[in-house]
Amino acid sequence: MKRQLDPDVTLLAALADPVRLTIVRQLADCDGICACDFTASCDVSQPTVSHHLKVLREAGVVTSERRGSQVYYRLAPMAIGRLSALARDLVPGDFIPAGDLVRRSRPAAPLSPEGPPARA
Amino acid sequence: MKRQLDPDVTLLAALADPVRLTIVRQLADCDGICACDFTASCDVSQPTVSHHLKVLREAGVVTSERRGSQVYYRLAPMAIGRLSALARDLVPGDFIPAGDLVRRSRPAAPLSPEGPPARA
DNA sequence: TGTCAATATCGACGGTTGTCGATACACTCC
DNA sequence: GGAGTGTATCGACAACCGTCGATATTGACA
Repeated sequence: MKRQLDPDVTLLAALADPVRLTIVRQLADCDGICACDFTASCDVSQPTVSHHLKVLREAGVVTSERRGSQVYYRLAPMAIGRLSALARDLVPGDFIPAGDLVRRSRPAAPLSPEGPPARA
Repeated sequence: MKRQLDPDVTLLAALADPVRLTIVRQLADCDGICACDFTASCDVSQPTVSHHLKVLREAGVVTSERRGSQVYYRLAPMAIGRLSALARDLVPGDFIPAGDLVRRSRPAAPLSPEGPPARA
């Protein structure tokens, strides 16, 4: 696979994994979840969860916040917004309604990825 | 990567490729495109285009129709609908408005994948 | 039937990804 | 400081994916 230049491809690829989609769905249901909880619910090892969280972070899908020795994750609203926009743009035969001329937003600007969680 | 049991993961994975997303976007702009046109616009070889079209077909993202010696592809509205539903379900802190109790549609039923294009 | 054009399949190859155990790092509490 | 807990990184490995050239298949047409 080549370098993902298209940020939408990066976004879709970040979501196109069972473990990561499980994580994202949990975050959609209950925002602000400790990393340790994913290890329990995803049935994979702790390094694997950490790896997937990193992929989601670098794709701009989640943000992280360190609280003491734990790290809490939440969804990045912009990422979900872009997914919605992508779905909207893929509706066949759509048209541009008056007063909404900013549709068809590709190419999209890259989401700002996060680095590793900052220390407290 | 494991077997993709979750149809949403299959859908996302089908879209998470630069060539395939290019194809899908072209189909969104102009429904009913001949396979040969993708070979020209995607800058990859004909077997590669055919491979990607097969992936999209098996994921239920596109449908195909043979016309003579050519095969025309179009978007499957259900796939785009499901992508929209997925995006909706991922909005954090959303709630279920009255009269719309069919939200949160996971687990989703698998999209019916297509076989190879039927002969005329 | 033979030829040509369009498309699908096959086989192979290199790069990427998901996974884990081991280990390092960060923070809290004693 | 030292022990304990939670998280990230490293190194390695197997499996998967995207790509292509070669070839098979399908349909149109003479």
